[in-house]
Amino acid sequence: MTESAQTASRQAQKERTRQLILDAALELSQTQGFAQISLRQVARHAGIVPTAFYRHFDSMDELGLALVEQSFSTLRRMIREAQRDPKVFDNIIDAAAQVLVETVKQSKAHFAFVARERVGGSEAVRRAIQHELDLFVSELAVVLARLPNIETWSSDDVQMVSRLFVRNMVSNAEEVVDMPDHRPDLEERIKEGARRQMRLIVIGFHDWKS
Amino acid sequence: MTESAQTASRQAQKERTRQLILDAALELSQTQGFAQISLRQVARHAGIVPTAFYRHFDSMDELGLALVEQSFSTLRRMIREAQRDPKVFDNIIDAAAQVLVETVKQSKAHFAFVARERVGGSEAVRRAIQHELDLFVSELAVVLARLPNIETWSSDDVQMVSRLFVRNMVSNAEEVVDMPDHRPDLEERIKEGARRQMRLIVIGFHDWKS
DNA sequence: TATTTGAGTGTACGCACGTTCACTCAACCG
DNA sequence: CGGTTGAGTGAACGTGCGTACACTCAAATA
Repeated sequence: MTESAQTASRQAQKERTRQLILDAALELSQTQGFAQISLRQVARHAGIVPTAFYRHFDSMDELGLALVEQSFSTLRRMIREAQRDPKVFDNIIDAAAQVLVETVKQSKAHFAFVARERVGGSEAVRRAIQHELDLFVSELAVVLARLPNIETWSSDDVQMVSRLFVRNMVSNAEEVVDMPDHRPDLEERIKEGARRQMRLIVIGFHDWKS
Repeated sequence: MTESAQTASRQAQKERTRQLILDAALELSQTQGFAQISLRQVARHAGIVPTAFYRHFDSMDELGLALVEQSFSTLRRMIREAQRDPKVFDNIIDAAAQVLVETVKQSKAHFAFVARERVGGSEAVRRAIQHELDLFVSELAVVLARLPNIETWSSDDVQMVSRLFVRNMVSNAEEVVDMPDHRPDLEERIKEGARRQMRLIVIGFHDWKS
């Protein structure tokens, strides 16, 4: 009998259930926000009994932290893939806007989770997200520092501009998350807005401190 | 006997209790977020019995909407006052950064409420806040449109730049809210960051579409 | 002054919650 | 193969919740 979950090593099965819990929590978060869903709701939605939850996470807070980790690793993977696309060298702004919207659309649930819990979540979850975003700002600053025009800036300035970009990325991601499905007009509008904002900032680069 | 709440017209007393409820909810929101506090917690903190809550609000959602209204009317009043300050004409950017930080510090609770519930709140509360912010963007756009350099822009461009400012205002307000009390160094840092961001955007203005 | 009104009380309800505990039974391992 | 391990079960608990209902008693009104 080649039943799906029938023949599975013990740890593989455990991993599968763990993922079911993560998926359930992510889906439930979309309508009500992670901070207001209950352990029992998650268990019910994952098809397990409430007590079984504890075999995988000590508390809802730990589940939240695991979701933060998963969300950011998804984001990093997507950015790494996007960087391999040759189009980004032609027009970095249009490419960035395109990648932003596409990436967020593709894993809406993760972005919605981060956007919401960044400010609305529990203390622990908020701190974890803030930490990841700070890391992100620093990573971007390294990339920016290598661009022409910027290589002479003070590292403080570069850090500031990096924060500006990440902040706008988060805001735009929020907009895409709130966007109803299948509305290419709205999507184009957000993309155009992101493009303009980036152009504005980049023009500011040019004359900065001159 | 000139007891405080002893002699009070009926509606004045009702108004006072209503305000006690609003204050209680606002204070409790600071630690846990409005979306996760209960009707009973609010009543307890306001010094009334849970059922008395219903004499003032039909539900926690209605209380949330009342808090949104109160928060934004506070904000508008402060901006109106700030506009009367002659210093804003000397250096609009430094003044804006100063006003932003001072205003947020002064009514931290209201800003914290808006910043959190904007994304983490219930559907109804989120929509109300988004609506108020949209109004704000439009109001600011009218002010901006009268500035030199900008009067020739398309209204779409002005709207975009207005969104950029409001978005950054929200982000900076978030930072001030998260700031621990009595840390003038951090405060100065945020102010300096806000100043730089605004300068960058303004420099962008200058060369826009040229 | 006699009557009405309505803000605030106190009890009681059914419900969902997080967590406990003793349990089953299949995969694992010596 | 026989004993051990541990993911998942199911019943039970105490707690806090939102809300209903009948109430009090002072201010408002006629």
